[in-house]
Amino acid sequence: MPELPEVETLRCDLRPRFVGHRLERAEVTGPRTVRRHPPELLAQLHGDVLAEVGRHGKYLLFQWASGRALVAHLRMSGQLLASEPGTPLARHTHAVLWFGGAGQLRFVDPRTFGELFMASSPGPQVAEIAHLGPDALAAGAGYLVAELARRRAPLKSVLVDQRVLAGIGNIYADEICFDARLRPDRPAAALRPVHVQRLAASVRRVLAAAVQARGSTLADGQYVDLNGQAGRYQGAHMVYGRAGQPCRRCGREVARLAWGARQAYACTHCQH
DNA sequence: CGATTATCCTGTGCGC
DNA sequence: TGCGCACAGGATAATC
Repeated sequence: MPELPEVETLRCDLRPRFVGHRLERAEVTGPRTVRRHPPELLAQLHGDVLAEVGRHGKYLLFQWASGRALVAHLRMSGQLLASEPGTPLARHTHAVLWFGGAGQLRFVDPRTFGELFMASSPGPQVAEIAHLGPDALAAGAGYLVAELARRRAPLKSVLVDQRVLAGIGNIYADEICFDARLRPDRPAAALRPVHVQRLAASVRRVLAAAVQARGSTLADGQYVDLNGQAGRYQGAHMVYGRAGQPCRRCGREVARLAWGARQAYACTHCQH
């Protein structure tokens, strides 16, 4: 469940550890993890130096000195862990990048929804993720007003649509709606511009606070940072996963709303 | 075109 | 104690 704050935390951990170091070997053992192309393609990176680690939404972009780009997405259960060579491989380790002088970067993913792939063309613009909307931390309020106005879907469904904003998932959509005091099941187009302004402020405020706290680690412990450490933002959750518990603002019970196959945690007293 | 649904997958936690 | 099952949900293809 890594969303923007968790992926950004990883990016900030990855840069000082691996940028400037040479990839000695890329070893792929999980056939599903590199599935967009033959896994052997990763051998193109042998001898390349990592130049920068970027991020767009929930995608991590490893940019190399040659201009090549390696893209990573953790989906639900993926982890990127820094390890010393020789330490035992965790169960469900599907790929290992060996860096000279910086140890290993390991991709661990029990449910194998996550993936690694080489961008089809060099440079920072990756065609495979060109369909994504602007990064949720970079989008302006004006853009949101225009996008929401033409969507009849419920607000939360639009927030988690990566073509609209890249980076928001289940947890932060609920937290953002609470912060903006808007019901997640409201049709997006029914929001007035003043509400969307408030929403845009909440997108930034919630995501920035979550980045500060190094992301959310739920009880399942699936998300951890590059060094295996948990985040702290779960302690600040106002509604996510808190159905039946008192709202931290008004004291009434947090509800679990449902529409179609979607659901959301919300306080129906604070959110309208 | 926009919105909704099924699919992928494994670990966990619940009820019986 | 153990078994079966619902659930977790990001992205994408298929369908309405």
